[in-house]
This record gives sequence, C-alpha cells and structure tokens, in this order.
Amino acid sequence: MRTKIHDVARSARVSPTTVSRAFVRPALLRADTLERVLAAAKALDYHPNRAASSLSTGKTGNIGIVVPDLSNPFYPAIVRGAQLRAHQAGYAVLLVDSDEDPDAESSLTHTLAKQADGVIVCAPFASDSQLRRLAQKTAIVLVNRRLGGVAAVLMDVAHGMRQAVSHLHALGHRRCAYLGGPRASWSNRERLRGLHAGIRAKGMTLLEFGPFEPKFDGGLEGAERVIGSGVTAVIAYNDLMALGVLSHFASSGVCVPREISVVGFDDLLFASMSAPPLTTVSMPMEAAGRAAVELLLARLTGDDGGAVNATPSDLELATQLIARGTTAPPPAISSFAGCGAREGAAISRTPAE
Amino acid sequence: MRTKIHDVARSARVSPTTVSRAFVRPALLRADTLERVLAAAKALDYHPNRAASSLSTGKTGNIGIVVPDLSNPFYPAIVRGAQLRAHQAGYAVLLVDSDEDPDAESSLTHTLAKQADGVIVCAPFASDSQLRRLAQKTAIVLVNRRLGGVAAVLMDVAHGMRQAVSHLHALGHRRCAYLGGPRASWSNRERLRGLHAGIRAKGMTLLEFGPFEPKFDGGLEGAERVIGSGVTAVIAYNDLMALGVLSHFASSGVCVPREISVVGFDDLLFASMSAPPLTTVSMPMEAAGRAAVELLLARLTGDDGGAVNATPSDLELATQLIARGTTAPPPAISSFAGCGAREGAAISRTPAE
DNA sequence: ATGAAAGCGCTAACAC
DNA sequence: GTGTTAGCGCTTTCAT
Repeated sequence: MRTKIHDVARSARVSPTTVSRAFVRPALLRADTLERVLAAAKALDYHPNRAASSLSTGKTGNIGIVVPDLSNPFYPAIVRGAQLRAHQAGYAVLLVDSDEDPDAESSLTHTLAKQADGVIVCAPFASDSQLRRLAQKTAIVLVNRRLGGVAAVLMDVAHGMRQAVSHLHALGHRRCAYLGGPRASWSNRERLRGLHAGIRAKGMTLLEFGPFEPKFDGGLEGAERVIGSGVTAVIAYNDLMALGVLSHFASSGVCVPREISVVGFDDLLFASMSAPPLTTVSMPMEAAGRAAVELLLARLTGDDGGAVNATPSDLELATQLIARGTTAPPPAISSFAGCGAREGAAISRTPAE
Repeated sequence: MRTKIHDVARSARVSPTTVSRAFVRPALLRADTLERVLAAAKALDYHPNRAASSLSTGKTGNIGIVVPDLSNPFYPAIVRGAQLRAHQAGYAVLLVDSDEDPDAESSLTHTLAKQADGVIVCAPFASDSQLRRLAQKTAIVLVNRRLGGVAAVLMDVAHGMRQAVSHLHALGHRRCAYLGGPRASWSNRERLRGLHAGIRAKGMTLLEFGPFEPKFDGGLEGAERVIGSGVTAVIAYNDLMALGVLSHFASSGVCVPREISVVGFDDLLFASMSAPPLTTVSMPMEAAGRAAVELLLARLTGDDGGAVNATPSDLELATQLIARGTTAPPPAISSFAGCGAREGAAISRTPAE
C-alpha cells in the first residue's frame, strides 16, 4: 500500500493538514517545519494521491487537447508544443483524435471536459453552435478558428499569403492559380482573404481551383487542372497538396521551378526535404500549441474559474514565407528551357530532343 | 453545482448504490430498475465524477503513453493507434513527449504511472534497469524494445530487412551499403541481424557505415560516405535518412535508381511522395499502438492487478517491403545511363553531354 | 503557524 | 435485487 498523508504526518510529527500544506501552500509553513515535512515525505517516497486531491479541490490538473487527425503532420506539432508547455506548468495532457468526425469533435470534447480543467480544441469540422455550447460548459481555447467570445490562437495566414504573392510578383509572375482547401474552414478563408488582397494590390490575375482534399491526392488533382491554364505559379492550400502538385508536375514532365513555380503552406518537416525543396509559408505550430496552453492557464488561474467570462483575448501568431527551391522567375515567352529528363515522359521536353 | 449520484437516486426512487451499479455493473439490476435509473440520470444530465470513483476504486480509467519525440513522424502514428483503441475500451489517454531525454523517459513514466492504470512506453534511450524498475511499479508495455519479463510489442524488422535484401539480390545487386542508426537501439540491432542473415544467405557483400543521426541530415552524411564505395544499393536505417540520401544523390547528380538503389524503413506518409517514391519496409505503427493497448488491457483486466506477473506475452507484428521507385537493377558495367539533368551539376553526367 | 473535524462523490462489503 | 454503512486520501474552514 502506498504511503499516505497520514504516514508522513506521523513521521514528521505534525498533522496531516500541515503535510498537505507543505505541498499546496508551502508559504504558510515555518521554514523548518516545511523542511522537516518534505524530508519525511521524501524518505517515505510519498506522493499525493491525485484522485483524492481532485475530489477535494474539484481541479484535475489535466488539460485536454482534441485534434482531428494525428496522421496529418500538422497536428502532432501542435500537440507537442501544448504538451511541453503544459508539463512545465505541472499539468498532464489528455489527447484525443477525433478522426475528422465533426460530431466526434464536439462529443469527445465534452467527454474530455469532465476529466480536464480546460481543453484545447482543433476542430475544423464541428459547427459553431456545437463549439459555443462547449465553451459554455468548460474553459476551451480554439486553434485556428475564430468564434466570437471564445478564446483562440490564430495564425496570421493572410499575412503569409500576402508575402507569398509579393514574392511571386517580385519574381515576375503575373498570373497564378490557387488550389483551395476545405471551403468553409477558417484556414482556407483566411488564405483567400490574404490572397485576394495581395493579388489586387499587385494587379495580378488569379485562377481559383477547388476545393480539393487538403492532402497529397488533392494536389495531384489540382495540378492536373492547372496544366494548360496558362498560369506561371501555383499556390496550394498546404504542403501536402503542394507535394502532390510537385509530384504530378514531375511525372508530367513539367519542370519546377523553371516552367512553373509552386508555393505551399505549413512548412512541414518534409517541405525542406522534397526535390526541389518547397517554398512555403511556415506556420508556427508548436508555438500555437504553447500559446493555447498559455491562454488556457490564464483562464484557469484567473479570478473566476467559471464558464463564460470577460473578453477572451485572441492570440495571433506570425507566419512567414520561406523561399526555397520551387519558386523562380517565370519562363520568358521566347526562351524554351526544360528541366532535363526525369521519368520517361519528361524526355520529350528536354532541349536535347 | 453538477448533479450527483444522490440526486439521481432520489429522482429514480432508489438508493445511490443502485445508481452506481447502473453504470458500473448494469447486469446486477432488474431491467426496469436499470431503465428507470438511466432515464433519471439522463434527465438530470448526470455523469459520474471520475475523481470520486477513482478514489474509491483505485483505478483511473487512463492509460499513459510516452514517446521520445512527437516531431518524429514515426511516433504520432503509434500514439494515434493507441488512442483510438484505448478510447474504444473506455480509457482516456495521457500523452507525454520525453524530448529524447533518457532520464526524462523514465521519470516521466513514473509520473504518468500515478495517473494511469498502465503505460505504453516508447523509450529507445532509457536504460534497461530504469525500465525494469518502472515495470516493478506499474503495468507497462514496451514498444520496439525487448526486455526480459516485460510485455512488449515488437515489429519483425529482421524479416523486413531480409525481404529488402532479397529484393535487391533479385534485381541483381551484389554489393550494398547499410547506413546505421543508433548503435545500441533494439531497432538498429534487429535490422543488422536481418541484414547479416540476408547478406550471408545470398552471398552478397555488405559495407556498413554509421551510426548516423536517424534523420534527414544523417542521410545526407551517409550518402556522402557511400559515394565512391562501389556499392550499387543503399539501405538506410529509416525513411528520414533515406530521404536525405535521395536528396544528396540528387544534388550530386547521382541518379536513383538507375545508378544506385535506395531502400528505407518505416513507410512514413512521405515515403510515397518523394520523387521517385521510396522503396521501403513498412512498419505497422498504428497497429503497434493498438496492440500495445490490447496487451495492457489484458494485463489490467487479468486476475491480478499487481505489478509483476506471469510470462508477459510479447507481440510481434509483421513488416513488409514496399517496392517503389528507388530500386532497380544495378547499372551494367558497360552501359552508361544517366538520369537526365537535375540541378546544374547533373548535366555533366547526362548522355547528351 | 498548526491542528481537528467535516466533507468532496462514489463504490464495495455486507446485510436484508 | 436493492439498501445501509463505511470508507477511498486529500483539502479546507474554523479554531487555537
């Protein structure tokens, strides 16, 4: 049987109350008492029982995090940031993968809410009203989703997008395509907002395609649609799609970046590993995880522990364009420069032919 | 204030015990009583308080999982499998990222152990004795690590390696290189075991390099060492390294697979997205996560809930070679076939020159 | 600065 | 099949 508070109390010749205080409010004890208690606790290898203290205080010491799909490389990074920060603050992290089910997103969050003091919610699919209801019952922080009155960590996607457009414009591009992601998602709308602003400011022409599934296959599909559209650059909703675009172009003998430039979003680990390495807008995923915990902690520590409280301050994190190998000046009309052969099909476009 | 068991009891005109049983051992109640209680509970939106029941039963209903690094794409997959399976079984999942710190691996597991009924441990760095001590205190299941007397989920890496060697041999390769990962890790030793067996069986020649950091940069480094060694094929410790190898070869103008074949391990999401797509040995990561939970559950449900118990049955999961685009017959001595140009340097090796 | 006593909400013997 | 009773181990007024 594990040692309990009473054992330590006896050993340190104090009351259980004092032992409890030694862990919860050390400041209340006289230095020597504290020391004695701590020593006894250590000697007996005492650790407070979480269930018991939870029952007593009503706090669990846990925070929950819900993500739509852990196999999407975007999310583990957020989880990692959150876990590391939460751990620093002495909180444990309960993780749930909602498997991209909109209803699961909210029902699982409800479940989590009962076992955690607050929860971080990455729920691109759940409805606004579901989330509002959640926010009523528990402290929640949204990630990359804006909902009036609910705290959120946002990434300044629109700004990243404008940087991307400027980058392309500076290289000489005038006509470009956007391969869209989930139409209704905040992420996609923000990209479009920045995109339209950028395109207008630079007087460029935009072709919009999609929505596509925001994965490799979606990129394959999108690339197919882009070919022959006369654009000299493609911006994809995310890196996964951009990688699909790259792949389709490679096997169609379209040379990147000589014939067409490609820009992604996210800066996943693999963005820098592709050939050529992907130009992309980096998203501060780990930082977002950390920030979400920060916001939650502030809320939990704040005066009231209640449900709805004053203006929750949203946090907006910066994004940044990382120019790598998939962007270059557009081909001059007159010059005909191929890529060199890659996979049979490409050969028909090399200068050697 | 949330509704408690007593409220439901009153509303259903039964004792609190009966309400409790309705949730824990429904079979003990008469059908109509059960129904009445459940109805009352639903009407009052009653949910048992986890802390209270934990305190009473000594069970938390949580399982923990420790991984060394969530930003290594190998681990999120395991976590995902574990989370999904645990959730099915009614368990919540506590996640910890040990940030590759050997001591953290074991100390964090200890911490987790106090809040979970059992923990799944991916700890490539912790020492055997640390893990043994852990196993003494809690139910643990190791992943990809074998330790006498401790339950483990293993992947049959050696078999996958033999398949890889056979594949290369069948293509005509006779001389190949292995770029090693962490020297002491079970994963690396198993690969070597399969590798040596395969090489010997086929009468091939093996060059071993490393250890390298099992990441992209390690692959870059390894590739450099391989060039000029006269091998026609390279097997990398994992996909991350293989991708590094591919990248280095591409920028050195070495054509894959025409001049040299490359094989990875893991079959990460990105293995199929590289150009050319990577031939690799697929590891059943999600399945391993699920299996680990299975093993843990068996242990928790089993007769004794105690620490050390009878022969824990290890589970070995199959691995499989996925032949894709980075393996091909070795170049015939006489024929000189390039890749076509890719990046300036490559041009000097194309037939056109 | 420290202690005594009363719960926190639920479960598990043990009766009936 | 259902109720009574006694904790699970800790925190917290309230006294001293």
